[in-house]
Amino acid sequence: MPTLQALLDSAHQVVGVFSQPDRPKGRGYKLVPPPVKELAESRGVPVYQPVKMRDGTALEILRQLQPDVIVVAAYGRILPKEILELPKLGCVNVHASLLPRYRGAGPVQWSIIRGETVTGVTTMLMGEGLDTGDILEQAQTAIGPEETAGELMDRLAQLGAELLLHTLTLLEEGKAVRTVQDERLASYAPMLKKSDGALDFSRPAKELMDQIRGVSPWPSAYAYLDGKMVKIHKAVLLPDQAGEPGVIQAGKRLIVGCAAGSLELLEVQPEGGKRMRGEDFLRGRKDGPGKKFTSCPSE
RNA sequence: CGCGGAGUGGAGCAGUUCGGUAGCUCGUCGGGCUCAUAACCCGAAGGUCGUAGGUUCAAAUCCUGCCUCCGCAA
Repeated sequence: MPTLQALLDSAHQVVGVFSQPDRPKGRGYKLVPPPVKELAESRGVPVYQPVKMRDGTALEILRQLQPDVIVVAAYGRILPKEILELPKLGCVNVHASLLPRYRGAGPVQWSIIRGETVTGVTTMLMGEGLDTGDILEQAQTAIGPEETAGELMDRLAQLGAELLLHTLTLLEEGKAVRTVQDERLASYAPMLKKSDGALDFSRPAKELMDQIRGVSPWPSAYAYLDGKMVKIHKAVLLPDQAGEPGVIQAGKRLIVGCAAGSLELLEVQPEGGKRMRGEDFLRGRKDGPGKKFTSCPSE
């Protein structure tokens, strides 16, 4: 989104936008157009939403558009070789990690889950593999100790958009420098699954904290209490407070023991309910303290 | 018509099965205790029980429509 916004606001001419097809979303399967489509249309840029990239129609459209360069950001599709070779300046991709680390669809989330303190964005020329192309430029940024994947993603999108404009300028002027990725440093960050949000309180508090931040706002961290799911949106680390793993400690605040230290759950969401503060969650449940959070509903 | 949960003073909940005086833990306000306090004690205010109908002597509770919020799934 910010990438497209930045391109539209820049001196570059956007001749066409490709987007994922409208998808059924939310309760009741309503068909919702991607936000990118709406933005592009509001600026009068033609939007194409091919179901398949390989059946030739996409290639035909691109031939007619004759782009100097193709920019890909968070598209989630593999482009066939013919398309990659079509524009004279190549296909540029913006990726939200410091490549070659964290290749794949979930770089921001996994950077946080793994406890990284620094990340960044990379612009690259797209090659055949997944995020394996030659690096053009990179920009770094620190990850805040409380920052969630959603927040970091917003920042990196902004950063990536700025970097992209700079990279495009270099390409136009022929000053771009290509750097081959060092395969020995490569790592892979797949898209998160629902189950990546499951909390195991027998693990160290610090790691759980990183996990909670990394899976926020999607798929969101969760655990089970009395067989019902409770989402954990926000927590704070209490490194010096010991407690039995998963057990709610006595007191007004919602504090749960972990392997090393404890976590205070600040913002939770019971099944069928709204988000609420941890204290409020406890208030309506007099028998709360002493109960145990588990990682599956039947324990 | 994809499946399911939930709407009760300002917050979180109980009460609904089996209709019969609106309850709990907090918060707020007032007073007290204390060197002092987010601690403790006493007291008070604050609710069309989401909404519109229906059944009934009597509905938060049973029946029907509607609104709103949320989870799953995608």
